[in-house]
Amino acid sequence: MTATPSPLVLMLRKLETHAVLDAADRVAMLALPYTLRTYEPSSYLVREGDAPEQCAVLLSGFAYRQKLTGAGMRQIVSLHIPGEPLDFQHLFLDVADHNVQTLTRAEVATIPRTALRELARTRASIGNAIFINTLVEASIFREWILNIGRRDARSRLAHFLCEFAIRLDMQGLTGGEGYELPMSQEQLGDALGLTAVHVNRTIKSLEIDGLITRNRRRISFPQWDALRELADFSSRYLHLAQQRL
Amino acid sequence: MTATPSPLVLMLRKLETHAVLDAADRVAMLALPYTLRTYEPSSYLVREGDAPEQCAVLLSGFAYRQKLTGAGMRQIVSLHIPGEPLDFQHLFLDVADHNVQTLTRAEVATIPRTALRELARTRASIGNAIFINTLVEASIFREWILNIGRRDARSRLAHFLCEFAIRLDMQGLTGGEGYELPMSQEQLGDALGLTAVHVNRTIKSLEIDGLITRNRRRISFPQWDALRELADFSSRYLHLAQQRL
DNA sequence: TAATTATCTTAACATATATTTGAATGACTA
DNA sequence: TAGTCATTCAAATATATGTTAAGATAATTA
Repeated sequence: MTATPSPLVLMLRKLETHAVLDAADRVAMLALPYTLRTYEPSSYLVREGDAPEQCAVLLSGFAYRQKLTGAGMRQIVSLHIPGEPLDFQHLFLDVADHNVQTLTRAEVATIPRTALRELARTRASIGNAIFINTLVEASIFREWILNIGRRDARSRLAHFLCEFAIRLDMQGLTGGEGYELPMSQEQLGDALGLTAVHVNRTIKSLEIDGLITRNRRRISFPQWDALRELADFSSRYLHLAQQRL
Repeated sequence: MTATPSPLVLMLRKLETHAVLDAADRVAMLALPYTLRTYEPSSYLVREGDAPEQCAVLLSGFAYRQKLTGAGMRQIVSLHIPGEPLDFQHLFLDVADHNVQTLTRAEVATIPRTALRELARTRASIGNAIFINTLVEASIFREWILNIGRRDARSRLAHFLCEFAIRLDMQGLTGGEGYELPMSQEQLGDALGLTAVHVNRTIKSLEIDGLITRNRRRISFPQWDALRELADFSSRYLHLAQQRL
Protein backbone atom coordinates (compact mmCIF):
# COMPACT_ATOMS: atom_id res chain seq x y z
CA MET A 1 0.00 0.00 0.00
CA THR A 2 1.66 3.16 -1.21
CA ALA A 3 0.82 6.54 0.27
CA THR A 4 -0.22 9.25 -2.15
CA PRO A 5 3.00 11.08 -2.95
CA SER A 6 2.91 14.40 -1.16
CA PRO A 7 3.88 17.41 -3.26
CA LEU A 8 6.20 18.30 -0.40
CA VAL A 9 8.66 15.71 -1.68
CA LEU A 10 9.92 18.48 -3.91
CA MET A 11 10.86 20.58 -0.90
CA LEU A 12 12.37 17.53 0.73
CA ARG A 13 14.54 17.02 -2.29
CA LYS A 14 15.64 20.61 -2.11
CA LEU A 15 16.53 20.45 1.58
CA GLU A 16 18.44 17.23 1.03
CA THR A 17 20.66 19.05 -1.43
CA HIS A 18 22.42 20.53 1.57
CA ALA A 19 21.53 18.46 4.61
CA VAL A 20 21.21 14.83 5.63
CA LEU A 21 17.80 13.62 6.73
CA ASP A 22 16.81 10.14 7.84
CA ALA A 23 13.67 8.16 7.09
CA ALA A 24 11.84 9.42 10.15
CA ASP A 25 12.64 13.01 9.21
CA ARG A 26 11.22 12.46 5.77
CA VAL A 27 8.05 10.95 7.10
CA ALA A 28 7.58 13.80 9.54
CA MET A 29 8.18 16.40 6.90
CA LEU A 30 5.80 14.84 4.42
CA ALA A 31 3.18 14.70 7.18
CA LEU A 32 3.09 18.47 7.40
CA PRO A 33 -0.33 19.98 6.77
CA TYR A 34 -0.60 22.09 3.65
CA THR A 35 -3.03 23.55 1.20
CA LEU A 36 -2.52 23.76 -2.54
CA ARG A 37 -3.17 26.72 -4.74
CA THR A 38 -2.33 27.92 -8.21
CA TYR A 39 -1.31 31.52 -8.78
CA GLU A 40 -1.28 33.55 -11.95
CA PRO A 41 1.92 35.25 -13.09
CA SER A 42 2.92 38.30 -11.01
CA SER A 43 0.76 37.31 -8.04
CA TYR A 44 2.02 38.47 -4.69
CA LEU A 45 2.78 35.66 -2.25
CA VAL A 46 4.26 37.92 0.40
CA ARG A 47 3.98 41.66 0.71
CA GLU A 48 6.45 43.87 2.52
CA GLY A 49 4.87 44.90 5.79
CA ASP A 50 2.78 41.75 6.13
CA ALA A 51 2.93 39.53 9.17
CA PRO A 52 3.94 36.16 7.69
CA GLU A 53 1.70 33.40 9.06
CA GLN A 54 2.05 30.89 6.27
CA CYS A 55 5.03 29.35 4.62
CA ALA A 56 4.77 28.93 0.88
CA VAL A 57 6.65 26.26 -1.03
CA LEU A 58 6.95 26.50 -4.77
CA LEU A 59 5.84 23.28 -6.50
CA SER A 60 5.89 24.36 -10.10
CA GLY A 61 6.68 27.57 -11.90
CA PHE A 62 9.04 30.33 -10.81
CA ALA A 63 9.02 33.15 -8.29
CA TYR A 64 11.21 35.97 -7.12
CA ARG A 65 11.88 38.25 -4.17
CA GLN A 66 11.77 41.93 -4.85
CA LYS A 67 12.24 45.26 -3.14
CA LEU A 68 11.24 48.72 -4.28
CA THR A 69 13.04 52.00 -3.97
CA GLY A 70 11.14 55.04 -2.76
CA ALA A 71 11.37 56.33 -6.31
CA GLY A 72 9.73 53.15 -7.55
CA MET A 73 12.75 51.38 -8.96
CA ARG A 74 12.56 47.64 -8.56
CA GLN A 75 15.33 45.28 -7.58
CA ILE A 76 14.85 41.54 -7.74
CA VAL A 77 16.98 40.08 -4.97
CA SER A 78 16.49 36.39 -5.67
CA LEU A 79 14.93 33.95 -8.04
CA HIS A 80 13.24 30.70 -7.04
CA ILE A 81 12.64 27.42 -8.77
CA PRO A 82 10.27 24.53 -8.04
CA GLY A 83 10.85 22.83 -4.70
CA GLU A 84 12.18 25.92 -3.01
CA PRO A 85 10.59 27.27 0.15
CA LEU A 86 9.65 30.92 -0.17
CA ASP A 87 9.13 31.97 3.41
CA PHE A 88 11.95 30.54 5.44
CA GLN A 89 13.48 34.01 5.33
CA HIS A 90 10.56 35.22 7.41
CA LEU A 91 10.07 32.11 9.54
CA PHE A 92 11.10 33.89 12.73
CA LEU A 93 10.45 37.49 11.78
CA ASP A 94 7.30 39.44 12.55
CA VAL A 95 7.10 41.70 9.52
CA ALA A 96 8.05 40.92 5.94
CA ASP A 97 10.88 43.13 4.69
CA HIS A 98 10.42 42.37 0.99
CA ASN A 99 7.89 41.14 -1.54
CA VAL A 100 7.63 37.69 -3.06
CA GLN A 101 5.93 37.37 -6.42
CA THR A 102 5.32 34.61 -8.91
CA LEU A 103 7.16 35.00 -12.17
CA THR A 104 5.05 32.49 -14.07
CA ARG A 105 1.86 30.64 -13.29
CA ALA A 106 2.80 28.63 -10.23
CA GLU A 107 1.54 25.91 -7.96
CA VAL A 108 2.23 26.58 -4.32
CA ALA A 109 1.82 24.52 -1.17
CA THR A 110 1.13 26.60 1.90
CA ILE A 111 2.15 25.33 5.30
CA PRO A 112 1.12 27.05 8.55
CA ARG A 113 4.31 28.41 9.95
CA THR A 114 3.45 27.26 13.45
CA ALA A 115 3.50 23.66 12.19
CA LEU A 116 6.83 24.19 10.51
CA ARG A 117 8.37 25.84 13.55
CA GLU A 118 7.09 23.04 15.74
CA LEU A 119 8.62 20.46 13.43
CA ALA A 120 11.91 22.32 13.37
CA ARG A 121 11.89 22.42 17.16
CA THR A 122 11.10 18.77 17.74
CA ARG A 123 13.30 17.27 15.03
CA ALA A 124 16.75 18.80 15.28
CA SER A 125 17.92 17.57 11.90
CA ILE A 126 14.98 19.21 10.20
CA GLY A 127 15.62 22.40 12.11
CA ASN A 128 19.20 22.26 10.91
CA ALA A 129 18.13 21.60 7.35
CA ILE A 130 15.89 24.65 7.42
CA PHE A 131 18.64 26.73 8.95
CA ILE A 132 21.10 25.53 6.35
CA ASN A 133 18.68 26.40 3.59
CA THR A 134 18.48 29.99 4.76
CA LEU A 135 22.25 30.16 5.18
CA VAL A 136 22.72 29.06 1.60
CA GLU A 137 20.21 31.67 0.49
CA ALA A 138 22.23 34.25 2.40
CA SER A 139 25.34 33.08 0.62
CA ILE A 140 23.58 33.61 -2.68
CA PHE A 141 22.61 37.13 -1.58
CA ARG A 142 26.25 37.83 -0.92
CA GLU A 143 27.27 36.57 -4.32
CA TRP A 144 24.63 38.79 -5.89
CA ILE A 145 26.05 41.78 -4.04
CA LEU A 146 29.44 40.95 -5.51
CA ASN A 147 27.96 40.34 -8.91
CA ILE A 148 26.04 43.61 -9.03
CA GLY A 149 28.69 45.64 -7.27
CA ARG A 150 31.79 44.51 -9.07
CA ARG A 151 31.11 42.77 -12.37
CA ASP A 152 30.33 44.49 -15.64
CA ALA A 153 27.14 43.78 -17.53
CA ARG A 154 28.46 40.90 -19.61
CA SER A 155 29.97 38.99 -16.73
CA ARG A 156 27.03 39.84 -14.54
CA LEU A 157 24.51 38.42 -16.96
CA ALA A 158 26.69 35.41 -17.68
CA HIS A 159 26.98 34.75 -13.96
CA PHE A 160 23.24 34.91 -13.57
CA LEU A 161 22.76 32.44 -16.41
CA CYS A 162 25.31 30.04 -14.96
CA GLU A 163 23.73 30.14 -11.52
CA PHE A 164 20.32 29.44 -12.93
CA ALA A 165 21.64 26.52 -14.98
CA ILE A 166 23.31 24.89 -12.00
CA ARG A 167 20.35 25.37 -9.71
CA LEU A 168 17.92 23.91 -12.22
CA ASP A 169 20.27 21.03 -12.69
CA MET A 170 20.52 20.33 -8.98
CA GLN A 171 16.75 20.10 -8.74
CA GLY A 172 16.66 17.81 -11.74
CA LEU A 173 14.73 20.37 -13.78
CA THR A 174 16.95 20.60 -16.80
CA GLY A 175 15.37 18.92 -19.78
CA GLY A 176 18.12 18.46 -22.33
CA GLU A 177 19.95 21.40 -23.82
CA GLY A 178 19.81 24.69 -21.95
CA TYR A 179 16.61 26.00 -20.47
CA GLU A 180 13.72 28.38 -20.90
CA LEU A 181 14.43 31.63 -19.07
CA PRO A 182 11.15 32.38 -17.30
CA MET A 183 11.48 36.16 -17.38
CA SER A 184 11.40 39.18 -19.63
CA GLN A 185 14.45 41.29 -20.32
CA GLU A 186 12.89 43.97 -18.16
CA GLN A 187 12.78 41.56 -15.23
CA LEU A 188 16.27 40.38 -16.03
CA GLY A 189 17.38 43.98 -15.78
CA ASP A 190 15.69 44.32 -12.41
CA ALA A 191 17.57 41.28 -11.19
CA LEU A 192 20.91 42.52 -12.48
CA GLY A 193 20.67 46.18 -11.60
CA LEU A 194 20.61 47.05 -15.29
CA THR A 195 18.23 48.60 -17.76
CA ALA A 196 16.14 46.45 -20.07
CA VAL A 197 17.77 48.11 -23.05
CA HIS A 198 21.20 47.32 -21.77
CA VAL A 199 20.21 43.74 -21.00
CA ASN A 200 19.17 43.45 -24.62
CA ARG A 201 22.51 44.78 -25.83
CA THR A 202 24.36 42.48 -23.46
CA ILE A 203 22.47 39.31 -24.39
CA LYS A 204 23.08 40.02 -28.02
CA SER A 205 26.73 40.52 -27.35
CA LEU A 206 26.99 37.12 -25.64
CA GLU A 207 25.11 35.62 -28.55
CA ILE A 208 27.38 37.20 -31.14
CA ASP A 209 30.39 35.84 -29.33
CA GLY A 210 28.87 32.38 -29.51
CA LEU A 211 28.67 32.01 -25.73
CA ILE A 212 24.96 31.42 -25.80
CA THR A 213 22.35 30.47 -28.36
CA ARG A 214 18.82 31.79 -28.19
CA ASN A 215 15.44 30.98 -29.56
CA ARG A 216 12.90 33.26 -28.00
CA ARG A 217 13.51 32.77 -24.26
CA ARG A 218 15.11 29.40 -24.64
CA ILE A 219 18.83 29.62 -24.01
CA SER A 220 21.52 27.06 -24.57
CA PHE A 221 25.20 27.03 -23.94
CA PRO A 222 27.38 25.85 -26.79
CA GLN A 223 30.51 26.97 -24.96
CA TRP A 224 29.74 26.39 -21.31
CA ASP A 225 33.33 26.61 -20.14
CA ALA A 226 33.95 29.88 -21.89
CA LEU A 227 30.75 31.31 -20.48
CA ARG A 228 31.63 30.16 -17.01
CA GLU A 229 35.03 31.78 -17.34
CA LEU A 230 33.58 35.07 -18.50
CA ALA A 231 31.05 34.88 -15.65
CA ASP A 232 33.80 34.30 -13.12
CA PHE A 233 31.51 31.59 -11.87
CA SER A 234 32.40 29.14 -9.14
CA SER A 235 29.67 27.11 -7.50
CA ARG A 236 31.23 27.18 -4.06
CA TYR A 237 28.74 29.76 -2.81
CA LEU A 238 25.88 27.37 -3.62
CA HIS A 239 27.23 24.91 -1.07
CA LEU A 240 26.34 21.85 -3.09
CA ALA A 241 27.07 18.60 -1.33
CA GLN A 242 29.11 17.31 -4.23
CA GLN A 243 31.04 20.20 -5.68
CA ARG A 244 30.30 20.45 -9.37
CA LEU A 245 32.52 22.26 -11.78
CA MET B 1 29.16 37.66 45.19
CA THR B 2 29.16 38.91 41.61
CA ALA B 3 30.50 36.85 38.77
CA THR B 4 33.12 38.44 36.57
CA PRO B 5 31.18 40.04 33.73
CA SER B 6 31.72 37.91 30.65
CA PRO B 7 32.62 39.80 27.50
CA LEU B 8 29.87 37.77 25.86
CA VAL B 9 27.30 40.14 27.37
CA LEU B 10 27.91 42.25 24.29
CA MET B 11 26.71 39.46 22.04
CA LEU B 12 23.81 38.84 24.38
CA ARG B 13 22.81 42.45 24.04
CA LYS B 14 22.96 42.14 20.30
CA LEU B 15 20.82 38.99 20.19
CA GLU B 16 18.29 40.58 22.51
CA THR B 17 17.82 43.36 20.00
CA HIS B 18 15.70 40.91 18.03
CA ALA B 19 14.71 38.07 20.32
CA VAL B 20 13.44 37.52 23.84
CA LEU B 21 15.64 35.54 26.19
CA ASP B 22 14.98 34.65 29.81
CA ALA B 23 17.34 34.61 32.77
CA ALA B 24 18.27 30.96 32.28
CA ASP B 25 19.08 31.61 28.64
CA ARG B 26 21.36 34.44 29.61
CA VAL B 27 23.19 32.37 32.17
CA ALA B 28 23.65 29.54 29.69
CA MET B 29 24.92 31.84 27.02
CA LEU B 30 27.39 33.59 29.30
CA ALA B 31 28.65 30.20 30.39
CA LEU B 32 29.89 29.43 26.89
CA PRO B 33 33.60 28.69 26.69
CA TYR B 34 35.63 31.22 24.78
CA THR B 35 39.11 32.53 24.21
CA LEU B 36 40.05 36.17 23.81
CA ARG B 37 42.37 37.61 21.26
CA THR B 38 43.25 40.96 19.77
CA TYR B 39 43.74 41.34 16.06
CA GLU B 40 45.52 44.03 14.10
CA PRO B 41 43.67 45.92 11.35
CA SER B 42 43.06 43.88 8.18
CA SER B 43 43.57 40.53 9.89
CA TYR B 44 41.66 37.66 8.43
CA LEU B 45 39.21 36.01 10.82
CA VAL B 46 37.71 33.70 8.20
CA ARG B 47 39.06 32.81 4.80
CA GLU B 48 36.98 31.63 1.91
CA GLY B 49 37.54 27.91 1.54
CA ASP B 50 38.23 27.34 5.24
CA ALA B 51 36.30 24.84 7.28
CA PRO B 52 34.85 27.02 10.06
CA GLU B 53 35.42 25.40 13.45
CA GLN B 54 35.28 28.46 15.64
CA CYS B 55 32.75 31.17 15.99
CA ALA B 56 34.15 34.66 16.42
CA VAL B 57 32.32 37.43 18.24
CA LEU B 58 33.47 41.00 17.86
CA LEU B 59 33.97 42.67 21.23
CA SER B 60 35.57 45.92 20.16
CA GLY B 61 36.57 47.41 16.86
CA PHE B 62 35.03 46.80 13.47
CA ALA B 63 35.06 44.04 10.87
CA TYR B 64 33.66 43.27 7.48
CA ARG B 65 32.76 40.42 5.16
CA GLN B 66 34.31 40.52 1.75
CA LYS B 67 34.38 38.60 -1.51
CA LEU B 68 36.80 38.88 -4.40
CA THR B 69 36.18 38.71 -8.09
CA GLY B 70 38.41 36.55 -10.24
CA ALA B 71 39.88 39.77 -11.59
CA GLY B 72 40.72 40.82 -8.05
CA MET B 73 38.00 43.38 -7.48
CA ARG B 74 36.80 43.46 -3.92
CA GLN B 75 33.25 43.77 -2.69
CA ILE B 76 32.51 44.28 0.96
CA VAL B 77 29.19 42.58 1.61
CA SER B 78 28.65 43.58 5.22
CA LEU B 79 30.06 45.63 8.04
CA HIS B 80 30.13 44.57 11.68
CA ILE B 81 30.20 46.45 14.93
CA PRO B 82 31.05 45.40 18.49
CA GLY B 83 28.81 42.70 19.89
CA GLU B 84 28.06 41.13 16.56
CA PRO B 85 28.78 37.46 15.91
CA LEU B 86 30.90 36.96 12.82
CA ASP B 87 30.43 33.29 12.08
CA PHE B 88 26.77 32.52 12.44
CA GLN B 89 26.61 32.65 8.67
CA HIS B 90 28.82 29.58 8.59
CA LEU B 91 27.48 27.85 11.69
CA PHE B 92 26.02 24.96 9.71
CA LEU B 93 28.11 25.12 6.56
CA ASP B 94 31.24 23.12 5.87
CA VAL B 95 33.21 25.57 3.79
CA ALA B 96 33.41 29.35 4.14
CA ASP B 97 32.09 31.14 1.07
CA HIS B 98 33.56 34.54 1.89
CA ASN B 99 36.27 36.26 3.89
CA VAL B 100 35.91 38.06 7.19
CA GLN B 101 38.49 40.70 8.05
CA THR B 102 39.00 43.20 10.80
CA LEU B 103 38.69 46.80 9.76
CA THR B 104 40.39 48.23 12.81
CA ARG B 105 42.29 46.72 15.68
CA ALA B 106 39.72 44.45 17.27
CA GLU B 107 39.13 42.26 20.30
CA VAL B 108 37.46 39.00 19.46
CA ALA B 109 36.02 36.21 21.57
CA THR B 110 36.22 32.84 19.91
CA ILE B 111 33.70 30.14 20.79
CA PRO B 112 34.01 26.55 19.57
CA ARG B 113 31.16 26.09 17.20
CA THR B 114 30.31 22.70 18.63
CA ALA B 115 29.54 24.38 21.96
CA LEU B 116 27.38 26.96 20.26
CA ARG B 117 25.50 24.42 18.22
CA GLU B 118 24.93 22.32 21.30
CA LEU B 119 23.56 25.33 23.16
CA ALA B 120 21.30 26.20 20.24
CA ARG B 121 20.02 22.66 20.20
CA THR B 122 19.29 22.34 23.90
CA ARG B 123 17.84 25.80 24.49
CA ALA B 124 15.23 26.49 21.84
CA SER B 125 14.99 30.20 22.53
CA ILE B 126 18.71 30.61 22.02
CA GLY B 127 18.52 28.59 18.84
CA ASN B 128 15.78 30.90 17.69
CA ALA B 129 17.76 33.98 18.63
CA ILE B 130 20.70 32.75 16.59
CA PHE B 131 18.43 31.94 13.68
CA ILE B 132 16.80 35.35 13.90
CA ASN B 133 20.18 37.02 13.90
CA THR B 134 21.12 35.35 10.64
CA LEU B 135 17.72 36.18 9.15
CA VAL B 136 18.22 39.84 9.96
CA GLU B 137 21.66 39.70 8.40
CA ALA B 138 20.07 38.20 5.29
CA SER B 139 17.59 41.06 5.27
CA ILE B 140 20.49 43.50 5.35
CA PHE B 141 22.09 41.67 2.44
CA ARG B 142 18.88 42.14 0.47
CA GLU B 143 18.78 45.83 1.24
CA TRP B 144 22.38 46.13 0.09
CA ILE B 145 21.48 44.45 -3.18
CA LEU B 146 18.75 47.05 -3.62
CA ASN B 147 21.07 49.83 -2.57
CA ILE B 148 23.85 48.87 -4.94
CA GLY B 149 21.58 47.81 -7.75
CA ARG B 150 19.13 50.67 -7.83
CA ARG B 151 20.32 53.79 -6.02
CA ASP B 152 22.75 56.34 -7.39
CA ALA B 153 25.99 57.15 -5.62
CA ARG B 154 24.62 59.94 -3.42
CA SER B 155 21.63 57.99 -2.13
CA ARG B 156 23.70 54.87 -1.85
CA LEU B 157 26.31 56.50 0.32
CA ALA B 158 23.66 58.30 2.35
CA HIS B 159 21.87 55.00 2.94
CA PHE B 160 25.06 53.39 4.12
CA LEU B 161 25.69 56.24 6.55
CA CYS B 162 22.15 56.04 7.91
CA GLU B 163 22.34 52.30 8.43
CA PHE B 164 25.60 52.59 10.28
CA ALA B 165 24.21 55.34 12.50
CA ILE B 166 21.16 53.32 13.48
CA ARG B 167 23.08 50.14 14.11
CA LEU B 168 25.63 51.89 16.29
CA ASP B 169 22.80 53.50 18.14
CA MET B 170 21.03 50.20 18.77
CA GLN B 171 24.17 48.77 20.32
CA GLY B 172 24.58 51.88 22.45
CA LEU B 173 27.81 52.78 20.74
CA THR B 174 27.04 56.30 19.66
CA GLY B 175 28.94 58.80 21.76
CA GLY B 176 27.24 62.13 21.19
CA GLU B 177 27.14 63.73 17.77
CA GLY B 178 27.71 61.51 14.78
CA TYR B 179 30.42 58.89 14.70
CA GLU B 180 33.87 58.02 13.50
CA LEU B 181 33.68 56.09 10.23
CA PRO B 182 36.17 53.27 10.71
CA MET B 183 37.13 52.94 7.07
CA SER B 184 39.00 54.60 4.24
CA GLN B 185 37.25 55.95 1.18
CA GLU B 186 38.72 53.05 -0.74
CA GLN B 187 36.99 50.60 1.59
CA LEU B 188 33.83 52.65 1.45
CA GLY B 189 33.94 52.28 -2.31
CA ASP B 190 34.35 48.53 -1.97
CA ALA B 191 31.26 48.42 0.20
CA LEU B 192 29.20 50.56 -2.16
CA GLY B 193 30.31 49.14 -5.48
CA LEU B 194 31.97 52.45 -6.33
CA THR B 195 35.44 53.76 -6.95
CA ALA B 196 37.37 55.51 -4.22
CA VAL B 197 37.56 58.57 -6.42
CA HIS B 198 33.84 58.66 -6.86
CA VAL B 199 33.27 58.12 -3.16
CA ASN B 200 35.38 61.21 -2.57
CA ARG B 201 33.31 63.26 -5.00
CA THR B 202 30.10 61.97 -3.48
CA ILE B 203 31.05 62.64 0.13
CA LYS B 204 32.04 66.15 -0.79
CA SER B 205 28.77 66.64 -2.55
CA LEU B 206 26.82 65.60 0.55
CA GLU B 207 29.00 67.90 2.59
CA ILE B 208 28.47 70.85 0.28
CA ASP B 209 24.73 70.33 0.50
CA GLY B 210 24.99 70.47 4.27
CA LEU B 211 23.70 66.94 4.72
CA ILE B 212 26.78 65.85 6.61
CA THR B 213 29.66 67.53 8.38
CA ARG B 214 33.12 66.05 8.43
CA ASN B 215 36.29 66.32 10.37
CA ARG B 216 38.73 63.72 9.20
CA ARG B 217 36.71 60.50 9.44
CA ARG B 218 34.32 61.82 12.01
CA ILE B 219 30.92 62.43 10.49
CA SER B 220 27.91 64.19 11.92
CA PHE B 221 24.46 64.82 10.66
CA PRO B 222 23.18 68.38 10.93
CA GLN B 223 20.14 67.52 8.83
CA TRP B 224 19.34 63.94 9.69
CA ASP B 225 15.85 63.99 8.21
CA ALA B 226 17.01 65.39 4.91
CA LEU B 227 19.78 62.82 4.72
CA ARG B 228 17.39 60.02 5.53
CA GLU B 229 15.07 61.20 2.80
CA LEU B 230 17.82 61.38 0.23
CA ALA B 231 18.96 57.92 1.35
CA ASP B 232 15.45 56.54 0.94
CA PHE B 233 16.13 54.97 4.31
CA SER B 234 13.57 53.06 6.32
CA SER B 235 14.72 50.90 9.21
CA ARG B 236 12.16 48.17 8.64
CA TYR B 237 14.74 45.85 7.13
CA LEU B 238 16.76 45.98 10.34
CA HIS B 239 13.87 44.37 12.21
CA LEU B 240 14.37 46.37 15.36
CA ALA B 241 12.03 45.41 18.17
CA GLN B 242 10.86 48.97 18.60
CA GLN B 243 10.64 50.56 15.21
CA ARG B 244 12.67 53.73 15.14
CA LEU B 245 12.14 56.34 12.53
C1' DT C 1 -8.83 37.06 -38.93
C1' DA C 2 -8.00 41.43 -37.21
C1' DA C 3 -6.84 44.16 -33.28
C1' DT C 4 -4.63 44.97 -29.24
C1' DT C 5 -0.91 44.53 -26.14
C1' DA C 6 3.52 43.08 -24.33
C1' DT C 7 8.07 42.23 -25.46
C1' DC C 8 12.09 42.63 -28.08
C1' DT C 9 15.20 45.27 -30.99
C1' DT C 10 17.75 49.16 -32.67
C1' DA C 11 19.57 53.83 -32.85
C1' DA C 12 20.98 58.39 -31.22
C1' DC C 13 22.10 60.72 -27.52
C1' DA C 14 22.88 61.85 -22.41
C1' DT C 15 25.18 61.10 -18.15
C1' DA C 16 26.92 58.79 -14.17
C1' DT C 17 30.71 56.60 -12.88
C1' DA C 18 35.49 54.80 -13.97
C1' DT C 19 40.32 55.65 -15.07
C1' DT C 20 44.57 57.86 -14.78
C1' DT C 21 47.59 60.90 -12.83
C1' DG C 22 49.53 63.82 -9.61
C1' DA C 23 49.63 66.99 -5.86
C1' DA C 24 48.32 67.92 -0.91
C1' DT C 25 47.69 66.28 3.48
C1' DG C 26 48.24 63.77 7.39
C1' DA C 27 50.05 59.50 9.99
C1' DC C 28 53.67 56.69 11.18
C1' DT C 29 58.75 55.33 11.41
C1' DA C 30 63.68 55.67 11.53
C1' DT D 1 63.45 65.90 12.44
C1' DA D 2 63.19 64.13 8.27
C1' DG D 3 61.33 60.53 5.47
C1' DT D 4 58.28 57.16 4.13
C1' DC D 5 53.71 55.74 3.39
C1' DA D 6 48.76 55.72 3.12
C1' DT D 7 45.01 58.53 2.39
C1' DT D 8 42.54 62.36 0.61
C1' DC D 9 41.64 65.55 -2.92
C1' DA D 10 41.48 67.32 -7.64
C1' DA D 11 41.21 67.63 -12.71
C1' DA D 12 41.05 65.72 -17.40
C1' DT D 13 39.50 62.25 -20.00
C1' DA D 14 37.29 57.75 -21.15
C1' DT D 15 33.58 54.53 -21.09
C1' DA D 16 29.86 51.80 -19.51
C1' DT D 17 25.40 52.18 -18.80
C1' DG D 18 21.05 54.99 -18.86
C1' DT D 19 17.40 57.54 -21.51
C1' DT D 20 14.23 58.32 -25.04
C1' DA D 21 11.92 57.02 -28.87
C1' DA D 22 10.25 54.24 -32.46
C1' DG D 23 9.76 50.24 -35.36
C1' DA D 24 9.48 44.99 -35.41
C1' DT D 25 8.03 40.78 -33.64
C1' DA D 26 5.42 37.74 -31.13
C1' DA D 27 1.46 36.67 -27.89
C1' DT D 28 -3.27 37.43 -26.60
C1' DT D 29 -7.88 38.74 -27.20
C1' DA D 30 -11.98 40.03 -29.69
